[in-house]
Amino acid sequence: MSATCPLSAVDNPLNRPKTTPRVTSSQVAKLAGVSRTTVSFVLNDVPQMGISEETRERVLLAARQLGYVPNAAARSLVSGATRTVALVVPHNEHLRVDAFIPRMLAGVNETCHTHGYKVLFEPMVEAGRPGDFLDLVDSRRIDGLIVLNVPRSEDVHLAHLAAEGFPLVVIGSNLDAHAGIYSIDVDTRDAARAATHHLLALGHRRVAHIGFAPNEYHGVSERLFGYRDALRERGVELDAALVTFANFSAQSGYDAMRALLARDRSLTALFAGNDTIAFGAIAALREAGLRVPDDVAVVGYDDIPLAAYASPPLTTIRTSPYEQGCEASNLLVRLIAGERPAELHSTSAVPLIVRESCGTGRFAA
Amino acid sequence: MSATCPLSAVDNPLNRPKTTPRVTSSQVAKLAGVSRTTVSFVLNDVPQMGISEETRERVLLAARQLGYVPNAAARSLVSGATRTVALVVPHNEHLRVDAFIPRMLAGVNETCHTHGYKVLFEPMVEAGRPGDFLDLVDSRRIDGLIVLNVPRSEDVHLAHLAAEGFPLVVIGSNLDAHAGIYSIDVDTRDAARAATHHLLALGHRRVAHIGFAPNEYHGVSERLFGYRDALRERGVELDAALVTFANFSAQSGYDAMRALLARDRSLTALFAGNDTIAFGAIAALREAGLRVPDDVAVVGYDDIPLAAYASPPLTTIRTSPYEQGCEASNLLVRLIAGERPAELHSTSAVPLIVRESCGTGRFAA
DNA sequence: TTGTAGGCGTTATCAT
DNA sequence: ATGATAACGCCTACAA
Repeated sequence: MSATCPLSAVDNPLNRPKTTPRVTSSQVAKLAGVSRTTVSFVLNDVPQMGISEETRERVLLAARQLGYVPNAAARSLVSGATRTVALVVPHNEHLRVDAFIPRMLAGVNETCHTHGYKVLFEPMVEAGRPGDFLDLVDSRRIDGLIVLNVPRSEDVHLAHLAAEGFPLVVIGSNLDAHAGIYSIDVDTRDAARAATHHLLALGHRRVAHIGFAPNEYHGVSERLFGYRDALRERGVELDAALVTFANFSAQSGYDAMRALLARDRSLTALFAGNDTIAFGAIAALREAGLRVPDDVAVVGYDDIPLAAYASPPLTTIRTSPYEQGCEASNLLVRLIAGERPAELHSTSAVPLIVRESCGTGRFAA
Repeated sequence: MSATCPLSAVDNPLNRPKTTPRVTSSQVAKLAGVSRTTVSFVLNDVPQMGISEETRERVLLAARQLGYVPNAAARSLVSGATRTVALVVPHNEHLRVDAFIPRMLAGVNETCHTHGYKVLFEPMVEAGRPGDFLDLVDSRRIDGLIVLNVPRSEDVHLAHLAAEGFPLVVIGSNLDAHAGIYSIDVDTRDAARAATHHLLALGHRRVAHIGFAPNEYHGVSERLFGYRDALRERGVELDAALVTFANFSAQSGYDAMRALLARDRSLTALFAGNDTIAFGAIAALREAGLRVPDDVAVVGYDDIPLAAYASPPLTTIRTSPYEQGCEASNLLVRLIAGERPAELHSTSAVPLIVRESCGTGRFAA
């Protein structure tokens, strides 16, 4: 009631003041001179119920006059649906430092909203309790779930959900082991291979790689596999001193690059695990007196909106997270509607976008 | 039921298959051999109700065995609270192209979750209907609202909400006209003034400005005011040919810079409305054969995570959206709890972070 | 064509 | 200390 409220009261929902009363369907019924049933029928457009056009109009008018909006809780209590979905991501922090998740969220949000779904944005490890997001489904707060980059530890929970038939779409994880989980993915390994080959074809032999996160992440290990594939295919020996791991942010990319440089100044190219890290790495290179692309060629990953506007413009892999988010959402909406498409997994190829950060080749290695 | 479902069924919530049944409090009561009332008491830790320790244990055990989670809809139907808040932003697209909103969302999300609130991310103009987000409060889907960069057209709705006592916090808008709206803000005008002064002090006289959005945005006009303040204070005449407006993205900044250059090549400095636009502008400058900072000095706005890693590192205003999001959320949680702090408006100063994009001065204008 | 009544899963007010 | 019982607001057979 006042600023002197004890702070302990803040988180107790029972302490909240009675909110402004809202209009209920009974009031609409009364004003229109009909029963609640009739109100429900016309407002929900129930067909074949034989509501006279005149009654219809009267109800609609009454509802409009009163500014009636159905109570969502009541509605979902009886219908079992909430018209809400959740996008679960590994960690809230990623939203802050990298551009991948925001773009994916934008796609999910856009698509879900056009289908009438609200979206809840859920970090997976907020208070540290794993599987916490399951409460959302257990408490029936959501009709469906999109999960990005599942850590291995959550696999079993998701498999369980999917087995129950709960609408679930997973993005960017390899869950083949657990059949029955719908997934949207990108051929990461092949893209990483292409990125590395691009560097190799330009004449580079000392090609470094910075993982965008710890190697436990599926996307990180896949990139590493692709990197190795390319090296092997070109007969270039893998040098462990040339690979290291960062942690999403530009700062971590900067640090990783410095570590790499301290270890081995012979590198002439870098395949960065994501563009943000590439930015950090390029800053470290510049600081070390190395020019991009003249001294070191760099290819990134993701094609974030700023990649094309970097100095030099960044050659990178275009992962289109927005589109992935849209695709996942469209699939989710169908699952919620009860469809069960035959195709469980969708994997798309992602193109290499060549700009200027790799220069035109080095033939004097 | 199958992939052959007509697509028209997709968006009809009534078509959804019965979901997996969840356990209810009755089942817990039966297993524990008590009434639903008792279950409710122990699960909600209602004090002074005199539940024996033994009964308590039994109920808790039963609940755990059954994996009982209270139904959120039922709970909010009776309690009136949803433990959900919404963050409303002007347009979904902004999430995609600029780094400000994601960081703010991260702050809101972090803080709200620690207080037990889920957060709904709502674009304001999704399907084009203005004031759409009001349905969230009318249908009682949320307990509180944070609104970023309100367009003027929505002012009246928000004032109405606030007058009703609905928990509402506004960020980045000047709503003084409507007393009673809690707001978190930053001294944009003064920051813009400082940014421009920085350039002026370095000896620049032909200082351009690119608004980050159309001038209807509060933040855009405030920056423009600050820019003019500085010019006036230094006795530099405002040249309309040196100011233009972009639209959040780097691409729009690039386009704006090209337009500026086409109009007037005498400019030697740029104050960009946000960092993303600064990136685009710098790319355009480089493409035009102009070097930063040697030929043109640039100062940005926001201090996005990549600003420090740009080439050259960007001098900018640090707006700390994450922290703003946290602050707004903390305030909102208090409002939901019924507190009404005396302080309606909070305005903080935002510092200029000097890096290398302005060089060390130009004394031969 | 419209009204009655029961139920969705909780919480909360009573008695006991 | 516990258990009926009545809301909460809506949907939907079924009856009229």
